[in-house]
Amino acid sequence: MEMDQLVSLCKRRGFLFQSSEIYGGLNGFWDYGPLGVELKRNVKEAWWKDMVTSHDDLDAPAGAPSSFEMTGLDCTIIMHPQVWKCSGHYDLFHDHMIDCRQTNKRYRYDQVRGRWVEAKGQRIFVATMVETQDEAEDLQRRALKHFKLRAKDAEQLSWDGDVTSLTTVEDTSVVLGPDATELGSLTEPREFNLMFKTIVGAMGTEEDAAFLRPETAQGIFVNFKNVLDSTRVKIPFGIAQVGKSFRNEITPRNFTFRSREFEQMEIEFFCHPEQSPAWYKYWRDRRFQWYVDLGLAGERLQLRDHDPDELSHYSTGTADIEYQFPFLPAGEFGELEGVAHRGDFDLRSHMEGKLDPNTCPLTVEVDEHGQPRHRGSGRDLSYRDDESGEKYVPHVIEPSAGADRATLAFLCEAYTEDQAPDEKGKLQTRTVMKLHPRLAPIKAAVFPLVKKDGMPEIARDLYRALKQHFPTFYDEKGAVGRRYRRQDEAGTPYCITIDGDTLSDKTVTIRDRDTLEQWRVKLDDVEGELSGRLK
RNA sequence: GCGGGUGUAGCUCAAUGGUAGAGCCAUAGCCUUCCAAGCUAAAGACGAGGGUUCGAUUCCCUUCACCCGCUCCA
Repeated sequence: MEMDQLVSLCKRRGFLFQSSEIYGGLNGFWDYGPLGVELKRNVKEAWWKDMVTSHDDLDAPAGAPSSFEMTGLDCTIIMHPQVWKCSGHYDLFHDHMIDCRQTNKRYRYDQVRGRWVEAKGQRIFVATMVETQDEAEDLQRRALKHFKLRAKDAEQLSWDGDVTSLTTVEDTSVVLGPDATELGSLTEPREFNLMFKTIVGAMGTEEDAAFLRPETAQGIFVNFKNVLDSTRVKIPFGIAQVGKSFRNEITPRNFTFRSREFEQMEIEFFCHPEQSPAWYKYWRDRRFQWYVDLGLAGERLQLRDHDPDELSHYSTGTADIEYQFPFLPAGEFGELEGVAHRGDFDLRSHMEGKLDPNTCPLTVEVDEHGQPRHRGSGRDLSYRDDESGEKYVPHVIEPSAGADRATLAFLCEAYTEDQAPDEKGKLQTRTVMKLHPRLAPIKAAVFPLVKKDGMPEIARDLYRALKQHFPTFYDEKGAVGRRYRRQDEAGTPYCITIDGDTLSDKTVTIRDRDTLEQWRVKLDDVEGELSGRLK
């Protein structure tokens, strides 16, 4: 399937529009149309129902270490700025980037390393981005090339000091960029604000700056104690939240995959440290299965465990649930959801102050005066087990899913073209969205076969009755074949047709979107028949 | 942010320095007893801004958006 075909169908049928389209659009923002809003709502409602409201907290589900409770939360998009300082987003999201004018490559300022070297009376800083083990070789090779020296003349290079960060270099005109052959091709570092900044208060100044949340998770952490104190929940338990988040992506691209305004479905699951590895495994497998059950069953979906060197060292495991989107290069997958073991990093950061993720054991990051770089709340966010008397900071398993990405994956997976015979028996290409019935925006369409002989009256009554139970569409215009095809493109799983026989025996046909099969059902049994099939 | 490409009707495409045609869809009507039939009618577009010109959809500049590559992906 070509991505443009899906994009075109999404616009044509009202799944997705570009934001502010009449003004030329806005990069990284997308609107859901009449069909899209139903689809995305169904994705979110399926998640909420499966994870929260229908959860059985009395018995341990299959694969779970024990029974557990689930509860929900809906917190604000704008929070106290200190939340983002302690979470690490403030520092991390203020990356400085440098560009290379010669090669047009871009680097994260703090990731570029290099070493001072002098030869032939010139002192330069050779920068590199290669892996640490190949660093020395790359530096020497490029230094020799710059000074037009042969390998056997390597002793003419006078190295000064160890490999160090580019951030220690003040004069960029003597820097040889990581991929450059000319000196001074790097720009000055430029700041990229990956969090959306806003002002709280009508007279707001820079001191009133706040941020739109880049993830919903922090709202759960900062409400951890409130939930504990108000609900009688006991560990292990999870708090779920669905909501908008905002990230000023440098390059929004690939339809809705990387949007600047997007919606997340996140769970923070709190458990005893000793049990956390078992819970991590449970959530990782369960979340993967959720996508499988909703139709992403093929080889295009995968569960990928992060390599140890991809992990934050305080995490004992992270897995991505990934989908092979059609816009990605062959063999590449895009992330739908990350399931992360986060240890006690988050709760402790909000207690003690921002932790330095590079320390082990974790300690609070300090500034040049030895004070916490970002001070925590000072509140005790530890948990006391009333039965054992044990007090500890819970560990956290975080299944964090993208609602828009999941919706997009379901759309991609559903898009199908097959051959169906037309009126004359000739094969025609049929475009059909094979969405899971739980996700389909419209569950059923009701047609009178022809617009006469009392068929519309019966059809309208059935339409009104079905509409009380699930989204139903009514259409009496034109040829019935055309009406079927229209519903195929919208992903409607069932079409009910009132025909001549209905008038005499009170039965109708139900037509299956995927198989094109039809069978007759008593008029009074239609609702029950469909409800059973829509689960 | 850089380099390349693309923007004409809801969709897919034409043509043109003298204000644009078609197919499909959608709308109304006729006809139709199960998979995009047919007939009739009406409707609908040069991404935005500026410049050159008597006149710009066409040439030039700027901008916005989309696609590809680089970069980024917390």
